[in-house]
Amino acid sequence: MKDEREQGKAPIPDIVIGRLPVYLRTLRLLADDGREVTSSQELGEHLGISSAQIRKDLSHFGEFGKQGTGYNIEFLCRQLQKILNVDTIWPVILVGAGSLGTAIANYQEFESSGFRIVAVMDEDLQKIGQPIGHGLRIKDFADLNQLVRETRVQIAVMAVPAHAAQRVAAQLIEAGLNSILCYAPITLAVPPHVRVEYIDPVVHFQHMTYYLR
Amino acid sequence: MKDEREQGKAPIPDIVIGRLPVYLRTLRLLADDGREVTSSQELGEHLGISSAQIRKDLSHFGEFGKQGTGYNIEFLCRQLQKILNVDTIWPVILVGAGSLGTAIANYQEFESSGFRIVAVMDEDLQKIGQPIGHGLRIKDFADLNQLVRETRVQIAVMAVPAHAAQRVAAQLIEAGLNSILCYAPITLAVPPHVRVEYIDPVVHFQHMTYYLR
DNA sequence: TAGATTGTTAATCGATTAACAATC
DNA sequence: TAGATTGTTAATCGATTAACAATC
Repeated sequence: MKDEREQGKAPIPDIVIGRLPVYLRTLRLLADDGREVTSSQELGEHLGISSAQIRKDLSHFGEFGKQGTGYNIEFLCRQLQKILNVDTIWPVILVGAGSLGTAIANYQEFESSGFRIVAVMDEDLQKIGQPIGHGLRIKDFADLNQLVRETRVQIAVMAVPAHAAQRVAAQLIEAGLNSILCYAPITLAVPPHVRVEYIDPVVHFQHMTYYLR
Repeated sequence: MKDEREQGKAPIPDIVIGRLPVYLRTLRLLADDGREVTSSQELGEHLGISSAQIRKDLSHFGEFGKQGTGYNIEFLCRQLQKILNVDTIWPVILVGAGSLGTAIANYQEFESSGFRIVAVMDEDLQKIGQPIGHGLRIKDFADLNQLVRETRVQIAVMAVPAHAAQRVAAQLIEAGLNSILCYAPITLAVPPHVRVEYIDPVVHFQHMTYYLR
């Protein structure tokens, strides 16, 4: 079965979904190396997890391997891309054109991974109109609604200061977005239909220092 | 008991440790709002998790609340800072002075959270000597060993291209570092005594698109 | 005191792993 | 065929939650 959601079955655990992008990333590196097949054992060693977990995770979605030989890397990549819905390019808007926003706008990996930053927005009138990223110009965040209507974008990245983040998120959601990647160090209050993921380097640092002396 | 590790008890689950920085971040926002006490219920609502989980997590480390009233915010912040070892400032070195490295060097939140970027290093001779961040100049990554000896730094942030990441990590570990925050989209192979955390926006995006149509 | 909330226990729930028949 | 590796089952392991006595 390809997708249990369509059959009234138990949903696939979110923790499993969260590992698939890492599998995909690893498989693409192997493919870049010229490799054609791999095994759950090899993948597990690369990633520091058990081969059983990889096989179990994949088994939620179908049968992608061959007993005795393993997985065809190109094939499994394509399957994972389909499962994750990254076999098309998703438009993304970036809010915040400071130092971090500029770095995100310049980041090369999005396009090959299923994402394209179609607009960078900011509230600072000094910044509006300035070039940023690959052939973009910073737009006025006040024009958000129009942009969402034109591009049908569902995903935003927020690279704004913590004090502005909740307000910006509310405006994004009001405009119709449902997926937010938030770099501001704050937990956003959002309605249930909106998914937020967070990136906060301090959280990672503080996690690491627990184990340091 | 303050720290079960010192008593031969079962170690505290890593997943619990991972939540503490988020609790701390939230408490500090409440403190900034002028709030003096909070409850596990209020915290849980802020974070979208159960109050029972918060109480259970904290109970691994001691008793920090008062029945009937809840938690003194300032007190709990200080306790969490002690538990996470961020009641002092940790030196951090940043490797990679590209667009992302520059954004990280400029980031304001580190200092107030227990971290100070003491050096930014790169291999690009064009960049070495250029100013970056708050009063720093880009140093030659070839001088890594000397820098580690001088600063006794244990933590590095890697903002280097994926193709350089494994080699850079190996050099950092060889120089004596044991904690790495890796922004490159690759899983690093490291010895068991080294802890690596990863930040990859693509992984978050692809996780979100699974739920989109 | 009455109301609120903690810290903790035990039950529930869910995720990981070990093992192995199937089969390439 | 013999060796390797899958997909799956059942057991184990661990995390979360509900409930409540303790007590502020």
